[in-house]
Amino acid sequence: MTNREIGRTLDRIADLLQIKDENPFKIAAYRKAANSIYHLDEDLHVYYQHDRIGSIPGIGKAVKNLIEELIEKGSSEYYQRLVQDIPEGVLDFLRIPGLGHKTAALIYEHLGIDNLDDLLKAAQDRRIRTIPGLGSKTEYNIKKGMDLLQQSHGKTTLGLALPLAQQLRDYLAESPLVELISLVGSIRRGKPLVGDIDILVATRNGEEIKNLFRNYRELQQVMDEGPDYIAGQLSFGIKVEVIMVEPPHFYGALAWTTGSKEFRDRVWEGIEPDRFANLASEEEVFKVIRLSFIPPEMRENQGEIELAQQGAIPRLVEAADIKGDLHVHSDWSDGGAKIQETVTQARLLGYSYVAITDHSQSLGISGGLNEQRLSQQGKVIDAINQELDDFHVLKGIEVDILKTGRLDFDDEVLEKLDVVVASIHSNFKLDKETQTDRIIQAIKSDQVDIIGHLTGRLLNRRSGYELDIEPVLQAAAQYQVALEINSHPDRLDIDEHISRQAREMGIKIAINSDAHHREDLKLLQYGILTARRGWLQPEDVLNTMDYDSLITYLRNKDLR
DNA sequence: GCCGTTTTCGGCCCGACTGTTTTCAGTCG
Repeated sequence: MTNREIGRTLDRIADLLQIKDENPFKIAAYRKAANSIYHLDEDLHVYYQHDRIGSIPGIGKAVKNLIEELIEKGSSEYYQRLVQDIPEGVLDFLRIPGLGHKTAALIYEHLGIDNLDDLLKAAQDRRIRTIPGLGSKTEYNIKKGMDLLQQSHGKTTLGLALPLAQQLRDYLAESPLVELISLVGSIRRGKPLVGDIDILVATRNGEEIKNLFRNYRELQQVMDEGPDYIAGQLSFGIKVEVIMVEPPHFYGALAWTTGSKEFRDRVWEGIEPDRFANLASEEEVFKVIRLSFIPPEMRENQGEIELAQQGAIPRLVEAADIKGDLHVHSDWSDGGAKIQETVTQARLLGYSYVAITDHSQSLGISGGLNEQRLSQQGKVIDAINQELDDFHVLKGIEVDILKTGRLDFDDEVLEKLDVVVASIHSNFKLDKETQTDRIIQAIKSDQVDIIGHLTGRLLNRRSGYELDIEPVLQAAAQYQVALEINSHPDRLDIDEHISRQAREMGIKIAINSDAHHREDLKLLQYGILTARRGWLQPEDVLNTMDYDSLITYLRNKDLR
């Protein structure tokens, strides 16, 4: 079992306990343990071998035993006992926004429903409102929520799929029979939601590769196979297909299988496949079709083919361009890492600066900082900066945009900070006009440098709030406020479309991790993929600036 | 169920909004 699967089992135990209305602190304990495991930087099996599971914060004797049982047997007796009371299908109810544990329990108890299909039927048949305490709004909410689930049906976030894909690729790559290998399809293009994982292998022995695949530890089942492919399912129900080609055809197939269907249809029309044999790189494939090289993330037929015909493909931003991270939480609010740990990690990533941007006071649950704590934190940051000569910690805040559009701190407080990220964390359901005005007000506030996760969307969970993007972008352009690409793979907000539009309007973009743990700084890779899908170049991105330029930029709003 | 620089037992748990109500329970960040 992977860390992720073990963490998910603990989360599901917490959900089951919550549906059973157990002690909330016990539930919180399971959630905390799950969270610790998600943010571990090493395989739990390694902890197990060294008997160190008990040393993980939030994991005591009971959870330690449970994890050991999961590692040894692949299942847990306690979990099995819980699902005898509450069928696992009831947990799916929780994926509907606004439907929580209490409501799930009510529906199961009164109607005996234990799967989403029957739940939808019951909502359509107006049977939900027969349950005391539930009404027509809940029925409407279920129908709407099911719509959302069905829209993204079968698709997985890149954050879940990419690590699994890379693991499988690396496993196959170890075989001497694999001459060349690459991820292809939507996952190589960096799409935020992917239907499946596609891997292309160059080999002269397809049968052996299939055997290798069948023996993969994380493979749950083989679904389908043919002479030159094999498909199966990994954990979390993620589908995977391994496509095999003879080595001379690898690069032709690589280019063919990477682009979207629309891209393929246009670029490959009427070209004989034989022309791509024996090429030495993907660049050569593009030479054959008389286009300059198009980065995988752009291959969507959205104008890039025309650019390639003119030799005008932009130089997209890449990881090496990034000089720092401008949205990072610490243990001063809801983050798990000390500022010093974040600094160490940021230096490992080759950054020269990082901004500590904890939550502001009104976000109580996240331990938001009041003015006094913020100033204390500033002193700690000063002390850390004293010790560093080639790295800078910026003083920042992720200030809440209140319901009225005002910020959670007065100007005098924000003025003293190096960087101000302003974000919405409450009142998601305001009407479009009010919500739009609210954000524009924050943009105009004179203190804000970056708007964080602009639309509030959570992939596969929640659409963004009602928002009129056009006037927001106009205001951002006019007042020279940057927009964030929040790199968390559940957000990737703003998305590639808004990014591209913003770039065309001259708005700067900050690619931020919004890290809440040390390891989360690495999530920036997903934001970079989104930026590339939005055609962003290094000069469009705020945090490609070196420290001196950045500070000059931040301190002189009128020079922007 | 976890944890301990007041504690090995007794805390841990904020606040706003929404829906279903008629004064409150559930959800969520």
